[in-house]
Amino acid sequence: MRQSPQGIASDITKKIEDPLIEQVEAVGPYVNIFLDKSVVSTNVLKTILKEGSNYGQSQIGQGEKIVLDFSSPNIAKPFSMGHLRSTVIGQSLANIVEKVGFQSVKINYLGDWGTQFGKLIYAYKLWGDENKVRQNPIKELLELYVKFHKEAEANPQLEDEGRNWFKKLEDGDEEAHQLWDWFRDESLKEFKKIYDLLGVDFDSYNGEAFYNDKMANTINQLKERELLVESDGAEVVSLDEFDLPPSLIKKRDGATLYATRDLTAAIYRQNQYQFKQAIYVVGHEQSLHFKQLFLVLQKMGFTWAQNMHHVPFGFILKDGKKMSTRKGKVVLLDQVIQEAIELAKENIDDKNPSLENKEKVAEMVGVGAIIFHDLKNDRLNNVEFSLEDMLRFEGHTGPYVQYTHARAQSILSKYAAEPKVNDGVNDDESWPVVKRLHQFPEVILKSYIEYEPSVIAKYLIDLSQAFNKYYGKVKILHDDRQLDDRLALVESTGIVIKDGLRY
RNA sequence: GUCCCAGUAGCUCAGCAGGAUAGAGCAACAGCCUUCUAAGCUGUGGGUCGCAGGUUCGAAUCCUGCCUGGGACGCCA
Repeated sequence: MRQSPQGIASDITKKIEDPLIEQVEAVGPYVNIFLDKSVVSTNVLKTILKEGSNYGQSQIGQGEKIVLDFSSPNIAKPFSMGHLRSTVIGQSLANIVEKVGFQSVKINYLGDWGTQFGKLIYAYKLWGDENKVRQNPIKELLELYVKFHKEAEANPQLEDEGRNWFKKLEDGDEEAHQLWDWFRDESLKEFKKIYDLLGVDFDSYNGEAFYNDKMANTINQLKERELLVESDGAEVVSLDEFDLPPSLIKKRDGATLYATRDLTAAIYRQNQYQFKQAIYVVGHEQSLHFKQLFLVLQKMGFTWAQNMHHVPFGFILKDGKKMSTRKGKVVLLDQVIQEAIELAKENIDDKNPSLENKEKVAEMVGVGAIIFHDLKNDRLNNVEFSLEDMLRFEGHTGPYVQYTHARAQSILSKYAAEPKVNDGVNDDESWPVVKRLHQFPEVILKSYIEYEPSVIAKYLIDLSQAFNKYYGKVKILHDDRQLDDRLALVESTGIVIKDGLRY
């Protein structure tokens, strides 16, 4: 059927017929199809009103489990902007995955082990003040850590002592262990405050320390399968056949490494949860590590390793550079959130002073702004840290979307009636809104397939824009034959925005 | 050196399983609140889609090479 595109177009045009379609015409190589607005909008609105917040749901997950590894901050350190991305993206993906019918298992793989804790324990013993730490744990511990590094530059012996204390910790020394436990508890309390604010929760807080006594078994399994090769005094798994550098399992001194722990954690999680997929929301600088990790698991004969995915994201940069944790120069998430809420409050006092429960709204707007700012762009883009951008409330922002929702609700509250759909809406003004409402299930699906929350964020902006234009042009509360249908449109928009903002 | 990611308006970014005149937001300028929340809406200006080739009826989108920026490449995590 070798024909000109124009010819094909006009042939197709003659053959299309469907109740949804009003008119078809061929323009050059294109076939333009005009849908019947009344029929389509009636369908869409009825579906949304009926399904409510279930609209867009699907069952492709069939109740299987997906394990998501995200957030994973280091204890005894402040929650930085860098961890925000993993946290927000991870939580969002968990919600998306649930929406398409999976069961999510959210794991916070805390960075709670390593030489750094030896150093911290030693620093605490040298300079620490119990009361101060109790009052403001993270801040105090960070100061101790920073001080340690500063002093260690002049006095390298400190480093040895630090390593020593870590050794004690590993050997189960009681004093060391008590301090470690305490630091961990205090840190978790602080983190949970932030998680509450962000609306994030976890099913497991098993961090690195949890796997300490389980790594020997992993190493045995590697040995049994004859995968461990000696190289330069260290033990590695070769990945030559994949054209990749080998994965280091044991250091020359016999100590284990990151990779060993991650292998162990993966195997443990598979046994524990029988997950269908495992998703790691970790910065893109670790791409190679995860590639290696998954391949080693496959070499060990674990076929489920094929369903493990690294979901990378870009950095948050400061002046074009990665933000460094070391010298205490981090921007604390806590402060940023407080500032955002403050600003939201000012805005409310300024623009909407009569509002009830201002505090609550300010919190929703402030936090919403920060989360949305993080989700709206492609995961992989690096973002330059800018308070100004984060706290912006106009244009492509969370508050814009929330505001749109508030407008919709406001209309509905003025006209309390059972929503119903009669003949649908068929004017040109409402059509863009209808079209977008119709797209929602597809958008959810796409965000799942790509593991990309920004798909939904962009959609919400788009929908809000369409709705605000409609709102500007059409008087909704105008008593005529289409009043019910317009209200149904407003309500449907509200439902979709509200649901969409959950992700 | 090898590998990965990015380069689209002054700025921040969409678009990229190829399709019509490349779209938003911010910033600038000009309008719109006796009427559903102006955190909104309408309009104006602003582009060699990094560069060069190739595939195709058709390329911002696919392929190759180059340039620029970021990242990763064994005893940190």
